[in-house]
Amino acid sequence: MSIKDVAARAGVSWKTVSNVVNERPVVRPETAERVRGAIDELGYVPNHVGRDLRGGSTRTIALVLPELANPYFAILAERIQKAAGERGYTVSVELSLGDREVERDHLVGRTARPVDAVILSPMALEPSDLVGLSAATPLVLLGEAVPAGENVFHVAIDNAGSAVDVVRHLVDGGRSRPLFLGAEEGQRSTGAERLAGFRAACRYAGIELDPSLIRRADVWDRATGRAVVAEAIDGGLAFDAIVAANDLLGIGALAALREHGRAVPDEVAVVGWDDLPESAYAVPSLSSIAPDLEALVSAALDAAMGVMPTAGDRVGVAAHEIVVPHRLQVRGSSVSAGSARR
Amino acid sequence: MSIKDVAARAGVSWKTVSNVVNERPVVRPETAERVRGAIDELGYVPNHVGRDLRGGSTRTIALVLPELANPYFAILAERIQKAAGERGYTVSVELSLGDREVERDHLVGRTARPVDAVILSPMALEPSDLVGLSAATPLVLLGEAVPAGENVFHVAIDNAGSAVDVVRHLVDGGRSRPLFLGAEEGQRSTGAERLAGFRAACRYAGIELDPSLIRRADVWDRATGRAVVAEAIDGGLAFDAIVAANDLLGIGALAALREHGRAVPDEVAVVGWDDLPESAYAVPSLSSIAPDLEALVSAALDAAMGVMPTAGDRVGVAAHEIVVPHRLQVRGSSVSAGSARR
DNA sequence: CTGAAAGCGCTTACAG
DNA sequence: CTGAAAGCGCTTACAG
Repeated sequence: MSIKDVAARAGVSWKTVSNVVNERPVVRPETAERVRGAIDELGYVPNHVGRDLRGGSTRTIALVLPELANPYFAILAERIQKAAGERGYTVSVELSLGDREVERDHLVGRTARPVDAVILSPMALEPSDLVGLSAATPLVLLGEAVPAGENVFHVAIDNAGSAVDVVRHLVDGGRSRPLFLGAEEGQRSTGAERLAGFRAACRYAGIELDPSLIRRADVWDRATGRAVVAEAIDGGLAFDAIVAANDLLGIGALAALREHGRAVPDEVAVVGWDDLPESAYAVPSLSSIAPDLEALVSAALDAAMGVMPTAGDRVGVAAHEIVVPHRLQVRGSSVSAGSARR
Repeated sequence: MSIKDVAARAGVSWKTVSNVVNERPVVRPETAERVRGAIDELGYVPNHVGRDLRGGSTRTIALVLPELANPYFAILAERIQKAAGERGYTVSVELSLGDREVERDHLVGRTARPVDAVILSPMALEPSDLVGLSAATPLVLLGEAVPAGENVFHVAIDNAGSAVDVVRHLVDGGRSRPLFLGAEEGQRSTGAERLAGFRAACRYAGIELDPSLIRRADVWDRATGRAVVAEAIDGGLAFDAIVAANDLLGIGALAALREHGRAVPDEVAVVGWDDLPESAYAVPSLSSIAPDLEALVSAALDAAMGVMPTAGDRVGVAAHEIVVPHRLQVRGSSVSAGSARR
């Protein structure tokens, strides 16, 4: 079942079928109609492999994510795939599983099948992998800031700024000893930026940060959040709030606090990032920084498809930095039921 | 950068490069070594599009799922992708978003790019879509049973049997008015099979089932679970247990019970299916039927790759039915803290 | 507006 | 063991 069968059926050359399929306005309407009829009758679907091999646009975008077990990535994948589909694009979801080599291969387009663009959420990349990077095909980095070059974009919320919002909310609620859960080394990783905003806001608020209040988390999942907080409590550390670098860590923190008899939010407030659906069902429900996913998805796709994003973009020296809005979704984990506070 | 560049570099014909890449044992070891050297130096990655077009194996499997927002599917996708990668296969994750047409296209291979096999978790398929189905390429149906034909496989847990396990557990705990949440019409859908097992076990236990205890859920998510249970409570319905057709519904049920002041598990026990990671963090933690995901993944891949699954398979009249083990993970939502009952 | 030719990168027979 | 040819389905120039 190929373009030739359709051509034979419609009584035209296969080139004409190609023109109809690609909606090129060079075919006489009645001919086009006849061709479309033949396509329907035969149930013909154009074989993209032919196009792909020929070169030119594949209408496919690779989406490279560390994992899908974190619902944030799963939901992101679903929304990007849906939005891309509406624009006539196919998304190929690739899992890096935190393998630097895999991420690097996608970064430089060393892959077995061609794509028009790559949207990559880095996890294991080293800064050196990004130095002097300039892509033949659009490359959109999510989450990690990058001193990027030609054709390289960066789409994310203002991580440091959102951390400031979290600290302000906690300070407004009377908290004075916040623990940061999910600290990361490095300059530009998500964890490092959230921590930097946290530190700055604490300093502004006159909070002195005991180094033991800054805790790393090897993996940003529920079990690690629970273990790190349990360890902090068992170690006798005093704190009245937890700023968790993502909601999964925050949900783990809630479990540890519950198991150790610490009342949330009365004794300890908890706030996370991502605003996962399950966070609204946590007990107590988890306050969280909610990225504007719709804006994030459309900015990433605009950049990937070569449409310069207009609203809210900030073009840096060499890189295209797109900052997506966020808001703090306040829930029961950071505000007492009786309180009427924002 | 193509096979020809590598051939030139290594001083052999490109056919020889192809033989090395495909590990055909017809190349002299020293020649192969030289070719591999050239491949590394040039950073050559074989272009799969050439292979795909040529016909023969693509080493790619399409995984068609309704969505990724349900963590069960997200985790399944991740595990299938990981396991397939270890076997040298690529997985292409496609979202049907509950669109019958999309599911049907994949069912009959009417897609833009060829794959070696399709693993499909149906959501919107009608029974008539499956009648007389026989696939040119292996087709693995997950979740829905199917009266299938040549090259069509079915991999799932024993849905009815697992529902019996749930009811037995509840009856052992002294429950006598269980509500079923997530009832479905039809003969062979997941919801229908779980409901059938539920009904049978209740009858065996001498429990009379008021029809109002059988509740539908249009979508199997948290919000719907919450809404349906809230409605049941508001309607004055009496029940002492909820059998939720999946964990998301169960988590929604827990929220509704909490909001209505019903103690879990003392007044109402709750059990779900899927054993999501978040279920262990629910409050109280949610009891659930845990499918053996490792067995499910490897059975699905075996079938997709044309390896006849051996362990635990049951070959039906025309169809290949593979039944995967499950177990009931008992947690706080169905057993009082003090109780030592299984 | 339509037709005939060339070529994308690869693999599969077929010769040597 | 290695080489030269054909062809997978499509699109891109190039003629008519």
